[in-house]
Amino acid sequence: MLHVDLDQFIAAVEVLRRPELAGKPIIVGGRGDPTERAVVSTASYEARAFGVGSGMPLRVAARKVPDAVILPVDQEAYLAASETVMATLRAQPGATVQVLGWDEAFVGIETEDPEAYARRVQAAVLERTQLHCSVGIGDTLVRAKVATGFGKPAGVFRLTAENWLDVMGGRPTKELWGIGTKVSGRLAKLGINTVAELAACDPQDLVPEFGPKMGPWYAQLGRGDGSSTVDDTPWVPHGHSRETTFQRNLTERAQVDDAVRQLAAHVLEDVAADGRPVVGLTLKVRYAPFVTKTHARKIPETSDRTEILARALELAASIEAERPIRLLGLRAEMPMPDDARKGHTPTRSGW
DNA sequence: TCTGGGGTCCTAGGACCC
DNA sequence: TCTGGGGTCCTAGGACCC
Repeated sequence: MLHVDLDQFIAAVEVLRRPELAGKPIIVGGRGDPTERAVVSTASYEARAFGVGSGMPLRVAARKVPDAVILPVDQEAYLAASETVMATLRAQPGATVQVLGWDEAFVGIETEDPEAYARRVQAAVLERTQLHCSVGIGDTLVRAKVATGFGKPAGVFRLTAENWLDVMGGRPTKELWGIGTKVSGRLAKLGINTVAELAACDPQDLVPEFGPKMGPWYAQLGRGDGSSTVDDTPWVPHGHSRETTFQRNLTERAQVDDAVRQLAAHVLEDVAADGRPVVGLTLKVRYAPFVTKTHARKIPETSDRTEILARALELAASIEAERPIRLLGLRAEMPMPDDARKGHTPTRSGW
């Protein structure tokens, strides 16, 4: 299968409507104001050369790149561009498309010459959208996904059981999709630092540290093994959430209740659009300087706005009033069919 | 340097039941 | 007086991804 990933997607969409920005260091984040609390969504390659990356505080990024063009996030524009890209992928002969995000998808195909097919996909996307993408070819989803990184920008790369260890074996485990800083650190304590070491370990040896599912799962990841099925069943969200970071911390109970009412209003809009009832609520609180706590409640199934708001305010009552708060989030959970959460293996982002 | 906003899934531990 | 063994459900929290 193929994994298709648009190159510097958000920055590229911005350049399309403002061609004079081509070749400049572009940083997209927050409301485009580097004096506000916000982080970088995407930086163009020119800005990345200064050491700017997504997730970095906007203030820091602006300091690193004095000449940067800093733009606000415009989700609607990216979603529209994304939909055109995905429609183009679905129009390819024999393609099964599994969308992973705004700017990436798996494409399942049967072909004798995947490189040629990948080049045709790139040409089709470029023609329809003027956007460049990189393509990974793999015999599993994991290998295809990892391969794309070696194809950037605008290239094609193939990873299979054949060359997986040659290419990935010597690299740190953190470069695998699904292993981050924490897990790579815990693996290192077990003497596992590279992908080859992870691939060679006995999956059962990881169970005491990571549990019965994640332990064997990480071992499999090291080998690049796993599913090779591209699943195009439409995605059904488990819930809807909204969160806000306050430019100034909240310190009064009344401010907190107000903020929860506003969040609830947004979430209720999402819920109304979704059409399903609500069966649970989660309130997320980030206290200053940086401690996050969550409060979750199952609630009797309801679509009644007043009822949901009342439950949200009940949850808000459990917030520690004396600590300054910098972020609040509210999430509504929807009922899921039973088979959606019974006995399946880890499927982050639908692997 | 000081950390967004939207998601997914797994695990631990307590409550409760037989 | 001390306390099994199995199960389910719920809440909180951790980790990861785009």
